[in-house]
Amino acid sequence: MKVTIRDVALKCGVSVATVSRVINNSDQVTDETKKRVMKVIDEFGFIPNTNARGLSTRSTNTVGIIVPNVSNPFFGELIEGAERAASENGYQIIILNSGYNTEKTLRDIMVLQSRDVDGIIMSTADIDEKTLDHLHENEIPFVLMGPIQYKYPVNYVSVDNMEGARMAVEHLVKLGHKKIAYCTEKYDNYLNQLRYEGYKKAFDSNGLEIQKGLYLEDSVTENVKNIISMNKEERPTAIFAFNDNIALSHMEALERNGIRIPEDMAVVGFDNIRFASYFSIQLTTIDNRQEEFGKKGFEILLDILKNDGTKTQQIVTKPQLVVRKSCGSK
Amino acid sequence: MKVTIRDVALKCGVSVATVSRVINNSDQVTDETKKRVMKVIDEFGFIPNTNARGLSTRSTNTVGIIVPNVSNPFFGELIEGAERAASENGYQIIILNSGYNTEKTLRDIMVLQSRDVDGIIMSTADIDEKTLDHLHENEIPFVLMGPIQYKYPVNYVSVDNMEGARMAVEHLVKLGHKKIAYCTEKYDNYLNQLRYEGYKKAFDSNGLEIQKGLYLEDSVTENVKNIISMNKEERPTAIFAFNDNIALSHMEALERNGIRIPEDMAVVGFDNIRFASYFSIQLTTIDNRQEEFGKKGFEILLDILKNDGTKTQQIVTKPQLVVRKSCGSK
DNA sequence: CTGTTAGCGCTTTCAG
DNA sequence: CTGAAAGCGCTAACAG
Repeated sequence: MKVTIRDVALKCGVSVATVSRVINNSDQVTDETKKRVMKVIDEFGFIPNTNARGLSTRSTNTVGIIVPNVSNPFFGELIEGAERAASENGYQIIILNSGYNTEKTLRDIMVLQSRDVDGIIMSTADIDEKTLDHLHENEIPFVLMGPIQYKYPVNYVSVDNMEGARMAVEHLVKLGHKKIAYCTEKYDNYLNQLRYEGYKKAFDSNGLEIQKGLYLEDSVTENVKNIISMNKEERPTAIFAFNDNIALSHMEALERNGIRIPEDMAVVGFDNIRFASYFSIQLTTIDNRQEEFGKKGFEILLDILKNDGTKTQQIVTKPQLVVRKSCGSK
Repeated sequence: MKVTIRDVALKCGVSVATVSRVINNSDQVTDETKKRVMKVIDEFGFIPNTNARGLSTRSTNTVGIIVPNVSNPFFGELIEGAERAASENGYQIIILNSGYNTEKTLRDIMVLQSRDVDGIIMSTADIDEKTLDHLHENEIPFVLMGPIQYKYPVNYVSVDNMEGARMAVEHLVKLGHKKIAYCTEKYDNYLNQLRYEGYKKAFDSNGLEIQKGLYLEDSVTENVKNIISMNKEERPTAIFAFNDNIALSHMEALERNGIRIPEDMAVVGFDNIRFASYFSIQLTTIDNRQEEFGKKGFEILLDILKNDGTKTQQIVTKPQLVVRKSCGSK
């Protein structure tokens, strides 16, 4: 049977209160009794029950983290960063997989609430107004990974997406490209909006016009079919992809159709996922360090928790262009 | 303030017991009162507290899952499978990242214990005798993902690693290779042992001798340096890698050194991670479906939980060879 | 069908 | 410095 605080109290001939004090490192216990209690705790292999503890303290030293897809390394890194930071601060994390489903996300939040988590870290990818409202109404401390628009200010950490996209496209322009496609996959969200803004900015600031028909938001297959069907005049010489995953699939499909990268088509992505640096891929991209963001996100949350954080924090980091071979430079 | 079962009881003019019955779907409540209570629950946005519930039922409907590295998609898939199966059965999972550290793994188990999880699913990669003993002594229901040797029988699900390795190497032999290196990275564990056995078996059954100096267990850089330094006589014409990750890094390092794949060197991996199928990689490998295993693992655990599972279950699936281009066949 | 009551394991006043 | 006792939110007999 499981050993409880009462068991060790009995064995030691002290009260449960005293045992509680020693496991909580209270200094109002004689070193002598402390030692005696510790010995029994060890001997019994006693592990204080976090749930019971949480019930009485209303704090579980646990934060929840919700991501759309754990098996996507992009989010894996986010989790890793958050987990490490949490662990270093004596916090544990509960990870939930929302599957890019806003309904599931809301349910996940409730699950987390029902477990008395102290706060929540979540990706912006699967969140909507309703969820935000719920968070707000229930006064749940949370921080978002990614940019967001909401009627109230919200804590978040994110790379400057617009600027990142601008830099990526600017890089292509500097290499002489004028017909640059924007490839995405039905991401009708704020993030896509921001990156598209950056894309446009690069054109504007270089006195260039965006050519018609180069905003491609179909499936990869469709997009590539589309590109191939264009004649030399229309066909883009470069692609800026919404993210690395999309860049990679386009590269794959293009090469299958005999279009060489970077000779026939320059490609730039966004995120700098690990595989982007793989030798036969060498994708030029914008760094978007999720691991660091996970860490930062937890730190903000911790700050809120400790200091009744009234002021919201919004951290936007400067993007970094990582030049590799897929854009043909160097 | 948070709303509790008492709040809704008061509001409804019923006892907490009745509310409890309603949220637990007991059929000993009039439809009428049930409806009335439900309405208030909704109105108040009442979410039953899982921890408190667990405290009194001694069951949290939660299972823990411990993997070495969440940001590795291999484990990500495992988690995904387990999470889905759990979720379908009304269970939640707590994911812990052990970082390939057996000490941390043991601590993680205690964390899970302190949270009253009903059982644990864990990867075999970061587990040792001491941990197994702890699990056993504390009578924690658990199932392992991967093969294991232990003094008592243990629940696990795994692909047949020996047979998988044998098939992989056999495939190379059939393609005419006689000098086949076994590349690994200081994995002095049971898993490596099994796969190495399979490697040997393939040689034996084909009446071939294993050449000396082809068991490479250094870093990738060292291994490749080693290979390059060999003269034509000694140099292997093919590599069987302990897993896909190792296969990929070797491929990368080899190509950097001007050795073409598969022309100059055939490569076969193990695991069939998602990226193995990527067009410019096309790694021949052994399928090792983690997602399915995660699901299966949860099901076994559930069976144990529901049926006081006295008999241990060991599921070993038949491996499948996935032929792509890296071995030069077809 | 419903209410009362005694815990689940732990923390936290309040006394002493 | 230590103990007794109330209570965290919920469930589960036991009565009625």
